[in-house]
Amino acid sequence: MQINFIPLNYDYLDIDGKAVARIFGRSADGKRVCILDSCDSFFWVIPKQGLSEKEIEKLGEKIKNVKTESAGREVYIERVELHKKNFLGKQVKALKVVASNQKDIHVIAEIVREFSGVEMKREIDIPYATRYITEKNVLPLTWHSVTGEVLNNSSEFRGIDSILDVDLVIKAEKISAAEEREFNPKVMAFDIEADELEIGRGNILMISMACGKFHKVLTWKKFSGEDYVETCKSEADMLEKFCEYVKKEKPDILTGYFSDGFDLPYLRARAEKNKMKLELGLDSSQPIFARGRITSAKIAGIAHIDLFRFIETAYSQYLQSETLSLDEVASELIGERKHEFKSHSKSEVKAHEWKDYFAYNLQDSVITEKLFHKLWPDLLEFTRVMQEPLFDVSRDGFAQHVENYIIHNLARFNEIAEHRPTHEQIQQRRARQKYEGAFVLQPKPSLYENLAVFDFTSLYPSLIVSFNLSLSTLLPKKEKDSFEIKDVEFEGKKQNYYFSKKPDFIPVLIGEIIKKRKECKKQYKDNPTPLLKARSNAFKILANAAYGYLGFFGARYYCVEAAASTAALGRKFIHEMIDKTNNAGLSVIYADTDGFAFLLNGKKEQEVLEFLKKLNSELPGMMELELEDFYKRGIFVTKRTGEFGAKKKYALLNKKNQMKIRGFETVRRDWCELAREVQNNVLDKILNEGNADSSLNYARGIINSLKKRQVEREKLMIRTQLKRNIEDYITEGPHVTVAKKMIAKGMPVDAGMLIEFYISEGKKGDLIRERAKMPDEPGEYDTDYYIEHQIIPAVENIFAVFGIAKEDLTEKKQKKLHEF
DNA sequence: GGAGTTCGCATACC
DNA sequence: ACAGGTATGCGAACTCC
Repeated sequence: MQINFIPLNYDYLDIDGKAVARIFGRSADGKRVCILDSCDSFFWVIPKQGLSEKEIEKLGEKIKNVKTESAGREVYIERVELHKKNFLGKQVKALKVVASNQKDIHVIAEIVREFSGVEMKREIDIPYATRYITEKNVLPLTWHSVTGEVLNNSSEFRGIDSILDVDLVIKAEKISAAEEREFNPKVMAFDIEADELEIGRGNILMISMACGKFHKVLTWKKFSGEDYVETCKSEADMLEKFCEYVKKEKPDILTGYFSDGFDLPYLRARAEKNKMKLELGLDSSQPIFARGRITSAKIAGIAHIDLFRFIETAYSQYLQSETLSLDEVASELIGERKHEFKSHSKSEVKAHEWKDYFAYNLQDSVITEKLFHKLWPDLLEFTRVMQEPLFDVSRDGFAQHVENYIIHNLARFNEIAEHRPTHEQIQQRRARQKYEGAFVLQPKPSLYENLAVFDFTSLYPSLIVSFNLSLSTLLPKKEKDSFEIKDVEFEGKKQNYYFSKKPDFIPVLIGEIIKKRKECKKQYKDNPTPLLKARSNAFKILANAAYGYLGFFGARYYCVEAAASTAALGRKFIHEMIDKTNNAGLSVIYADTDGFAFLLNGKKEQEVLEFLKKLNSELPGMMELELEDFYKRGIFVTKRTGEFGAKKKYALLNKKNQMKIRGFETVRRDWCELAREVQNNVLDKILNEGNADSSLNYARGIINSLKKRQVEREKLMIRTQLKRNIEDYITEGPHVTVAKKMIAKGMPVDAGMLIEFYISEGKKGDLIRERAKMPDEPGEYDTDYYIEHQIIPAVENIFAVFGIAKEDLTEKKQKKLHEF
């Protein structure tokens, strides 16, 4: 039989001592399919340098004869092959050791390690799914043609095909790439409501599901009146029905929002309490909770995607939302909000409130499903680019993405993968001193007119490519015809580092990533599809994270020397651009890392563009400078302490009258709304009007209305994130005190929460934290605190640019303008 | 016990 | 612990007299 098939989920089973890969997915005609296949389980042994071919062959023989037992299985070596491979810039002879079983690779490697003549073992830490994908080229979310035998209760696989809830189980004979076509997965979103937030402590009151037209809320509370609500006999019955509906709807993907951390653990806990099983897997298995920094819930055959995890890592940097709550994120991305539901207590929901509660619960699933479809192009393209299973890609961080991309492309370079750092290596790396990073030019505080900003496109990645910076190209000492990176500040002294000019895999791969991104952007211009945008975005993230990866303690290809050299070259190039710009009669007023702002000094925009062309013609390799924008006005202020200009704090106004505000309190979520609003309006007026006249009156008006308590309390709430557990704080700031109060009141408080509070009046000498109150706590806000600690700090430095002092803001009598 | 300084912490920029 | 370093500025905690 031959079918076209798209892989979604990968796992493997141990059948009669052999690993069998299970690839779940859809066929082109919409059937749910499981492909059974296998690939070699192996690792590499790199013999000691200087061993003759004969001695290596002898070592191979010795390895071939390894036999032992593990977990009741016979462990043996299937075969040993000698290959010519590359490893970190060197050609090596390596032994490919094919093991009887994936699970025994570690056991065998431990034995082999002791053999004389063994220099190192590698790739024992490649997961089976990764190995299968690279070996067989069966790429996730990419269409394939599969030829094989349809299994029907086959004894060969101990009948596993008969227990799988799929339309077809195929034992693969041949799998090859097929023509690309559209794929729209069937997605079910779900959400639970419980009467206690602590996992497992309370009851699950209801479970909602949304899957296309299928909308359902399950509950065991007696209720009638809404078609979509189904009343179950008990909590246990509800859990069972949930599994049944998942089975009936046959989704490819089950999605939730924070479902790794809340919904699925809660479901598991309640299932345990009710002494029943949560049989969601296509083999009727329960979700498996993989322990990592954050636990991930995996369901056999169905891709469980926690959208919160994906948004947190891959998407949050592009969002305006100040929290990553479902409500805020959905509102920004799909323009829909959650329903409101506020009950005094979830354990005492009043009779007339249930209807709203069910509607609220359903809406959460409905918007989660919509959010999923909005993010699907990114999930799809990220998966295709990184080549890891969707489940993993949706949870991986930047470093993992980079590493996955590298590992899935090593075969082209005939390269053996470096191992993950050991615990000791990680500790050492973490303990190292910081190296010197980017250059930031201190601006002179002032209001400027007619500016432009130039930026390097992908500065760091293009430096890594242009100067071949990586672990495998780093030279122990100077060689002729190598790249010399001078004066790299690291460990307290200036050092020189040398990198080979022979291109090797990491810089080559990063070069490809930059090129591919450019191609995507170009294609997108002609044909703006969400998929092209998402693909371009995947390459952008890879390029941006590549530099951070070099200096990341958990990286296989960790290389501080390369990271520090990248930053040093970045400094060199931005300095060169600044000098050339100043020498051309333009005045650079500010710079940060890879871009700088300068005054036109009467020059025409056309002249500036020509100057840009000239700069570009003088840049080496793939380095490129571009115009970010022209600006009518820009303001730079002093630091709160001292006379010097503050870095990373400025506001610009372009020709379309759009403001670009960086670093100011306006863009910081830990300042109250009033302070942010006032500062934003002051900046707006100043940039548009070119002077501070009207904004001064405006600011004074606000201070006066605050004095008269005409400002509603809501605008004075300060929000600060609780970044850790209460007991881990050394010093107790106001938000920690408020969090303690909340705990005392029995409110749910977790690390990661935004704590909201206001500052109330108090006795003289009271600490601020002693006056911090929860939003609904009775009290009067302290007008002095808000004037002196919120409003004035937000605008003082801006007015200082115009010679207006703090006293001029608070004086009761307004001065006439000419007095300034 | 008050003034000045350092430190811890949150958040931003690139 | 889960990409890097650079930077501001608050409020608490410390130092010093």
